[in-house]
Amino acid sequence: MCSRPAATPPTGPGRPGRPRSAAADTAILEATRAALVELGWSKLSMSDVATRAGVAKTTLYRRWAGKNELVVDAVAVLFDELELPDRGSLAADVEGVVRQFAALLERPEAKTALMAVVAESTRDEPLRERIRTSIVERQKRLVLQGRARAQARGELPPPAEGQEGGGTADGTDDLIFDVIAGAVVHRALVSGEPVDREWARRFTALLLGGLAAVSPD
Amino acid sequence: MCSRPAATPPTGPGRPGRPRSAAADTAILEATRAALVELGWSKLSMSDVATRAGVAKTTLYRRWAGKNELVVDAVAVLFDELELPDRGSLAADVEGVVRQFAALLERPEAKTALMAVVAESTRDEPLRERIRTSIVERQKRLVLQGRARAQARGELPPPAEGQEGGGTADGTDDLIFDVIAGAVVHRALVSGEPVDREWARRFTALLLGGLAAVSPD
Amino acid sequence: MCSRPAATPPTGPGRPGRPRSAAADTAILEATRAALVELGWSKLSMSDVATRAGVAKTTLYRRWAGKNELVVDAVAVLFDELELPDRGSLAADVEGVVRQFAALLERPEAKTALMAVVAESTRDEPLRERIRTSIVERQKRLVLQGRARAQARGELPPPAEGQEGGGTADGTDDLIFDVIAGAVVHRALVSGEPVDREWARRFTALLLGGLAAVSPD
Amino acid sequence: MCSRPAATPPTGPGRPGRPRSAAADTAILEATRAALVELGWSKLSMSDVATRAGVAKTTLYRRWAGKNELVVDAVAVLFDELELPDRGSLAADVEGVVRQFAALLERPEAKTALMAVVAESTRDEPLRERIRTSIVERQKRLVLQGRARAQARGELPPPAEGQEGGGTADGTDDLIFDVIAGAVVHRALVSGEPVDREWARRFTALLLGGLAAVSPD
DNA sequence: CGTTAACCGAGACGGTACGTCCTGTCTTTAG
DNA sequence: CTAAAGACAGGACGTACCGTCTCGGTTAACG
Repeated sequence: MCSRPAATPPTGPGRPGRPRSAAADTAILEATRAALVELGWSKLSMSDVATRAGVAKTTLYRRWAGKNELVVDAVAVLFDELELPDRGSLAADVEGVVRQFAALLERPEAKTALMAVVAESTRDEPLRERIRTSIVERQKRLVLQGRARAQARGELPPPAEGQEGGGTADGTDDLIFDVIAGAVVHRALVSGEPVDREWARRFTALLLGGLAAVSPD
Repeated sequence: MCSRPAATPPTGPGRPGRPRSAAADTAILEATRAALVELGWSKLSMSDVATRAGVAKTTLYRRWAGKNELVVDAVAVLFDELELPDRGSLAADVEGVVRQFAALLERPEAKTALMAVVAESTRDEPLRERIRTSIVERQKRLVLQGRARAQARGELPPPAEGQEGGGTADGTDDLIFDVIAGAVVHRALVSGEPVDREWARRFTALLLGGLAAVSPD
Repeated sequence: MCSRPAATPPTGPGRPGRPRSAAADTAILEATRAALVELGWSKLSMSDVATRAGVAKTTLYRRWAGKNELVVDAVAVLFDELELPDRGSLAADVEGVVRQFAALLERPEAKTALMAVVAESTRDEPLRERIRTSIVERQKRLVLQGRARAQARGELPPPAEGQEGGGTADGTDDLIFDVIAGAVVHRALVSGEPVDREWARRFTALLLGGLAAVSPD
Repeated sequence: MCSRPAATPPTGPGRPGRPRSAAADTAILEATRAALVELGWSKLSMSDVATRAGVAKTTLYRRWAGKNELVVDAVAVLFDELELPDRGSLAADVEGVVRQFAALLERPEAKTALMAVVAESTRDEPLRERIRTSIVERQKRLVLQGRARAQARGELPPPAEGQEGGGTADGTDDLIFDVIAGAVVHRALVSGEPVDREWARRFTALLLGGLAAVSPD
């Protein structure tokens, strides 16, 4: 829920030595987002971020292993803003999450950073894990929350025995998540078309129509 | 269909001076793919590619503006292999295209390059255009081809008047394409889960089920 | 005669607060000499010395202003060992001091440090003064002592009136000191040739022969 | 006689690739001398020299392995100016060379650099060799030249059989060189006293007086 | 059959960023 | 007040690529 640099040292109190500056952390992450907006991922440099944040390069490298890790943390906080207000029906909730996610992808710092770090993560397992916990899980939460709400409303059948705790064993949540997130990202970043109200409506219709076909059996 | 470096000079046969070496082109593109496999996108360097291809750096820059353009051309040929064998039903065809696209994404040169160039393209319109014509349209072709085949089979209603030439005005083709490509990419590269037969079957069911709900109007 | 860090505070016993650790001083100076032997002047770092001595960097800077001052103190103690045993004649005494000084210059900590601090002192007057009192005067003492002994033996004319206290007003002591120290250092460090018995013998002959020519007037 | 960076590549004329810029060489060496005057040895940095010379750091490192080698070449040219005008007598010639060498040591770029590179050379054999050929031999030449001239005048006995070509087998030249150079350097840089006419006169008297004592046998 | 113009390899060039190291200061807890 | 620990701003290090340039030397089509 909170964005912590997740660096190695125990950070416990009573530890010897000068403690790390919390102000530096926030200054760095803000500077990173600002640099992403101005320069984009590939022209963002650690030196530049350090200068913007009024911080020494050492201070960056003490906390993050490199550009990838830093950027993941910098954009992760954007995903904390994602929420799922109850709009009264499953369809409205899906449309809401689609529009909300699309709005996030419109922000230039997210647009340039997200695909880039995912691309890097294809050759860097720890980075992939970091992305998963910092970003992907934050999104997926909305899907789970939406399903639970629809089940409470009676729009979807109640959870099977033994799965009250969360996930479904059959991977339908995963499938739905991949379809929603994938379609929105593809529309926004690859096709380069706007995710407007009309598209969201049609996409939601397709998804919910399909859901009826796939899940009952 | 064929991969042409698309550099500026007219390439006309009646041009004076020594013509460009065609062997160099293929050597460079092969070297680029090899370097992508070995090093991944971010550690691939023009110098390295030049060395691998036994070519001077000048020769690279005479043909491509930079790393992005070179890599797009290098991976674009992979998409020429995509085909849509007639498997007898719309469902089977969709499953086929899903599996085929997933297989492509398993190849390390594609995995590391695709998301990276898309990320770059968020701040580089000419690059986005190049990606669209070299890669995205090649994929989309399969969707159009599949729809036409299903319409021929009678699984889908025939095209409306005036749209025999290709696209539908309502954007359903685009929607379907974003859903298929997006979901597969997200499953493979973000969630990091395999696109196996079972997943393809369930995804196809969802898609075709939804299609019935969205298109009949 | 003894090596004191010569830092500012009065060191009085009735002073408040925790007194400085004397053990730290010696540990630091030993660590400095060890680092000089291993790494040489230019690769020696304050951080490294602190680590070797098991001491915090702060403790170093509390006592010495920087690398230069620390190294001067660290090698100064080596010059305390210089002595001038009475070998019975002026020539033998000169040979003795030449060999002894040469032996000192063979020690790796002295070899790498001496020229370096002198080089630094060309742009740092306080450092030059520190070198003079800590090192140069210690060497010069031997020259004065040798002259006095030779005068006592009658090998040299007795001191003129009014100069019993030490130096001669005409600067002959300075000249001799520059010639002896300069020649030995140049032979050892610049020419890179050994200061062996034969060279010492020939040098002494030259010096004493010249002394007869320059001083009698 | 001329100062060449003495870098590895053969510099042959029919060599492939763009040739090295001669202008860069001279700009770099001049910038190095200027930086030595302004900042002194220890605060001189490769980055700064590059900036002053309007040259990339790479260009420096292509030609010189590091600060030491660069500085040796930069100050070596100063020693090309050393000459031994015929002043009519051996004593006058010695005084001349002493004053000339002292004048060189007064120049701030030489003062700060000479001892420093010699200090570094105590742990770096190739550097010592470079200093020997670039600097020391240039000085020693004057001693040999002075001896030959004195022999021609009849002030010194003619060279023994078989040594017409240059050096004497007994090392007297070396001894004299170490005494002259060592004494002047020590006076100027360690004692910090001026090498004035009076000191030069007294030193010459000592040297020549001693020479009579050491060489006749 | 020689011009000629564009090609090719090689590699130096001015830059920028990298990630590491060290400096000298500051801030914490402990004695 | 000192000590150990360690974070801090700053800056140099030496390396790697970037994209451009300047060379000597091909290699075709044109005249």
